[in-house]
Amino acid sequence: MALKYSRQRETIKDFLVTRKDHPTADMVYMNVRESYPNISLGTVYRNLTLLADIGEIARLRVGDGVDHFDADISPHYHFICSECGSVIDLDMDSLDHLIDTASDCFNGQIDGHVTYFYGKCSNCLKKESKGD
Amino acid sequence: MALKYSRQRETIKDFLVTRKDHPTADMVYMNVRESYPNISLGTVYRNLTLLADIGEIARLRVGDGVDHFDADISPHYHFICSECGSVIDLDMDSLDHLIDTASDCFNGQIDGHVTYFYGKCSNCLKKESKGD
DNA sequence: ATAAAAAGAGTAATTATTACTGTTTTGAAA
DNA sequence: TTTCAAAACAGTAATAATTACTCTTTTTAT
Repeated sequence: MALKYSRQRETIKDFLVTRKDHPTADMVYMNVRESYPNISLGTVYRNLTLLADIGEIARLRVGDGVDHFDADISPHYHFICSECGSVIDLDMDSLDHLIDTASDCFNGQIDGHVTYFYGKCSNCLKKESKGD
Repeated sequence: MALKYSRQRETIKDFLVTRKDHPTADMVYMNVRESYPNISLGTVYRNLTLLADIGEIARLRVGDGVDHFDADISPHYHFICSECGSVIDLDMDSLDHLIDTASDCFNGQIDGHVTYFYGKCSNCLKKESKGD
């Protein structure tokens, strides 16, 4: 099962790299289709899963029922706007010490943690203060 | 839209209260069906959503694609076993200071955070050390 | 008791995602 | 440079969790 090159996969990865908004599979599909008009949604899903499996991209499950994807695989946290659903990077230090804290009260093996923050993004706060 | 009593809802809540394993809608359905043989899955979903909306139970999205439900609404953290998928309570202090940390590097309003830990539960560790 | 609102049962529809099938592309070796 | 098996693709069908809809039953204020 050696990996073989595919233009579609390269295009998907290239697209993701340009984006900071953590697109869903469907958003990737709609955008990549502009350069590959008959790429299949299945191909998008397969390649996103493949890229995530080999660690070239990250799959984000932020609790909105849809998977988001991120070409930035450096450890970082995310904020999800409860209003508009946008997923925004947070530039804050890693909280790896949480694993130790959690390990102290658990008799299994803790390998990692997932944290995301929610609230209102600056855009939605702005809209709110204007009209409503 | 005043809330009216329903035996089905009471039964669902009562069942959840007895459980510490964070059942899914389907697990609730299968169990409640023993006392209400022709309760409908839709009724289970509707009531779980309703109870979560009024804050009587919590809906947990732990990233496995299925919603879990918890009658314990006190703030606490969860561990998810990567092996068997079980969701286990962690009795650790609340990490509310994380909100302040995150707020420092974000120009929107942060209302809360979701954190879960993953790894191997003691049961799966045990199995592993035996055979495999 | 009555009746409007709420809730239920049963079923259909939706949404995100995965699986399948037959065709095309890739790339290492002849 | 052809060859050919493995990998990837397009297109479509299937699955799984959840929500919506329709008509009937239950609840509860009057």
